[in-house]
Amino acid sequence: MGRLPCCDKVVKKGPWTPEEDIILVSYIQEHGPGNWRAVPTNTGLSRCSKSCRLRWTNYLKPGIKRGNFTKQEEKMIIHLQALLGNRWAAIASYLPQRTDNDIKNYWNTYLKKRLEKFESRSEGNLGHVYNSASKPITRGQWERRLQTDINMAKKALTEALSPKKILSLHEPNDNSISNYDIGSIKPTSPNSLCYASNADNIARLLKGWMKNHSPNKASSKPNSILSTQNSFNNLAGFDTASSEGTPPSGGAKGSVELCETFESLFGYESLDYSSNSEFSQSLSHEASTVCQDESKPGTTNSIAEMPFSLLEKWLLDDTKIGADATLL
DNA sequence: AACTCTTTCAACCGCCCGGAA
DNA sequence: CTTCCGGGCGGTTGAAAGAGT
Repeated sequence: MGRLPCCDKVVKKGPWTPEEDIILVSYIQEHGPGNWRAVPTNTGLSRCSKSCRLRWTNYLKPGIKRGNFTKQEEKMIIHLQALLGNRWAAIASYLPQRTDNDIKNYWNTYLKKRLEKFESRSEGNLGHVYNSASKPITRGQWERRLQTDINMAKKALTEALSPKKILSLHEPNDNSISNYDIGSIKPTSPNSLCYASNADNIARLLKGWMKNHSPNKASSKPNSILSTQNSFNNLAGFDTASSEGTPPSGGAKGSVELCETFESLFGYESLDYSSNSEFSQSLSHEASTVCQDESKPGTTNSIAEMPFSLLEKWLLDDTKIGADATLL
């Protein structure tokens, strides 16, 4: 049985124009996201509902940060990818300002290649720890690992719930891109000027669009556009610019050698999730979701509250765990 | 300046899942 | 219980821009 197309009418494909963006944003401002099926009909956009949703979630939604991944974000992506595999949505949930698509692109275009280079250089001795790029962790592996490490997770839960730990997790930090030095690595993309938010994105689009459009044309959607102008201001309330923190040095104590090698590759120090408030805030929520989803009924979701230093250690002990898993 | 190769990333495609009917 | 539908996800594509010659 073939699946019906998500939209019955002929839909436009390809890049979104500023006009379309404005219409979509304006509509969502008014009605809120959701009921995507109705969006093309109600807005008159010749786009399929999926396309509208995607455009909103990946580009127009407030608070989205684009380009210029920070050191901290990069570390998180690498670790989470190793932990979760190519589950970009889950990974993105740890980086609230990033979309799964953005992370996926960043991984595929840059991090993966970098890791592959690293692997080939290390000839499988160290590189295999992070080789999930070529061999993503399967769901079964993930579950086995979860069970294998359940005791550690329980212990970690206790630790994580201690007030002292929680306080330390929420300490602000300074993470400027200027500190970002991954050897010869260039910024994510030549044209990925760090868009602070979607408001900026749209503002840029608008700027160019206004140049090329007469007022008459612009006024063909008077209400939408006027209200959108105001909407942008509201949307711009999300000030996401340069708010990331630089991780203080420190990080995991275990697997020092591995970390050092890895760090030398990426030019930064071992991951210290305790310094990342965003991460720590989202960790309990999302990790519990992930773990509830992924773990078998008998397992606990204690990992949800696990301090990431432990997860990291666990991750870095992959060799051992991998060997354990094969025995199961 | 012109051409080719490489890289980036926005967007599409198809599958899957959960909820409603 | 089954079917349908909307939404979400991950893999992939291809246009555009940059880099190299």
